[in-house]
Amino acid sequence: MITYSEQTRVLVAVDCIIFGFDGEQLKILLIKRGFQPAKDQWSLMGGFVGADENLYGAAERILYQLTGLKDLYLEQLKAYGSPERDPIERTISVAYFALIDINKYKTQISDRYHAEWFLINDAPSLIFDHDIMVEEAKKRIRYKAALHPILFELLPKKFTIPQLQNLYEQVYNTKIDNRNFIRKVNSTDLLIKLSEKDKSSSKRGAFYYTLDKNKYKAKFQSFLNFIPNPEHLISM
Amino acid sequence: MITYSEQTRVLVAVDCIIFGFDGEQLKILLIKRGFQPAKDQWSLMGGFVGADENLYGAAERILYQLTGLKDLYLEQLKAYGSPERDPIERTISVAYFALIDINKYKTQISDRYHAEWFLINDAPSLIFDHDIMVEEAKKRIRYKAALHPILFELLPKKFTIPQLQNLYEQVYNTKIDNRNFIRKVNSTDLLIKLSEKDKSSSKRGAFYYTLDKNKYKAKFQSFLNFIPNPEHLISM
DNA sequence: AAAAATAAACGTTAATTAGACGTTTATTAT
DNA sequence: ATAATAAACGTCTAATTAACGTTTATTTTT
Repeated sequence: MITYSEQTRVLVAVDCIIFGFDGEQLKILLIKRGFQPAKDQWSLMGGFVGADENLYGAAERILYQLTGLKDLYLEQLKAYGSPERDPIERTISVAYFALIDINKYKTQISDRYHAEWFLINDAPSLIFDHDIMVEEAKKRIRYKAALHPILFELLPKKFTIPQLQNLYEQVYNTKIDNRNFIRKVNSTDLLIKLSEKDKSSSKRGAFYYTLDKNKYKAKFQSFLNFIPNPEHLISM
Repeated sequence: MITYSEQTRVLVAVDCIIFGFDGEQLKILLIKRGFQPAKDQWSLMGGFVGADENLYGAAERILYQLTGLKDLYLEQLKAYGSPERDPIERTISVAYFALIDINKYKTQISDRYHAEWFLINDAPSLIFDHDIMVEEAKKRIRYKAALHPILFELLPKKFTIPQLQNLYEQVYNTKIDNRNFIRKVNSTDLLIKLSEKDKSSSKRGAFYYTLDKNKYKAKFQSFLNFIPNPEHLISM
């Protein structure tokens, strides 16, 4: 019988970088740890991979435990495995990032985790290498969103073009020309215009739109261009 | 003292998808396993992560053990963690892909590994989930090479534009218009023209070029466009 | 020694796209 | 009524792209 008897086994965890948008601000969901190690410090939501779980499944479970939500946009970012990253015991962490519409999120699913949304530019510093994970996740999202329509995953069912533009402006930390932006968005043909208007943020009101799910899926891999010169904006 | 006593530990390995180019053909380096499990079958080169190694370091070591080469282009692809992926015992594998100039490679560094280069489209099927890793690595390279000059990592110090074009044609499995290709390559300003010509593949001969390392590093993150409509070619 | 063959390298053009910027419109507040 | 304002639509120029044509350097053939 063959075994790998010589080898050391290590812990494997999944950590989730959870981005959310409430229609106005881009945020990240962090937990104040009610447990050891690093009790009372802020960290990403995470957990060990169960014996019968694959990595994606573990990420889904962890996300569900915190948010009560399923079928979220969830993508593997990277595996982190520096030997000293967890001071208690060597742990490999596979980081996933998730994009969610904050309105779908109901607060305080479990009181094992005290979770809080933070503005993306005003979050506390985190344990272990979690700050690095967040930075790399931000870069990944900026990179990917420059080419593919992932940011729609952050928006509610119906949303306005100014809201969408605001989201892009926050992700890239830049001002976008609204006349060109509207034109580009419309030219993708991904949106369906509704008759209803959102009057909350202007006198004239802005029409609501909804994502055409089929076209979204079909065109997801195509290269978009909502952001001029994205390469200059990705790594900031 | 805090411990993670409840948790199961698992094996963590690194597997390398090694792409090479000999000036004419795009290849992948595989090993015929001289050891258990799956002895005598083809697989990617891999190994367990050592107690004091980080993941990237383990990948470098594994690559060095097989090829004798250091400082190669090496990038994490993804972590694979399906519970049944290794039938002997649960093992998380972190896959890395490497790009190397085959001319640098000296055969048979160690006889623990019988390694062989295979044409990218004519490789044997591999153990475990290694075929999936190779497919995903190919996609990743097609995606990345459409935007960034990574394919230069596969070329020798001096190379001709027809060679470069041939490499792109193999990666994307498509014919490229040579007049547009030359112009695009020149417009990047990444290459330095040498006075010497390669006469081996045409009567007229093609000038050798060499990569301007500084410009390469500086412009690596910019978006290139050597390939028209890459999105149609990435996932084939 | 001239002619043919051929890949390499350079050039042209038309269509499309991108980005800068101007104008109109619907609505509310004054 | 008028002013104010964000939303939405429009225009123009420059840059980029891709399709396609031409010349050139060299070797092989005659």
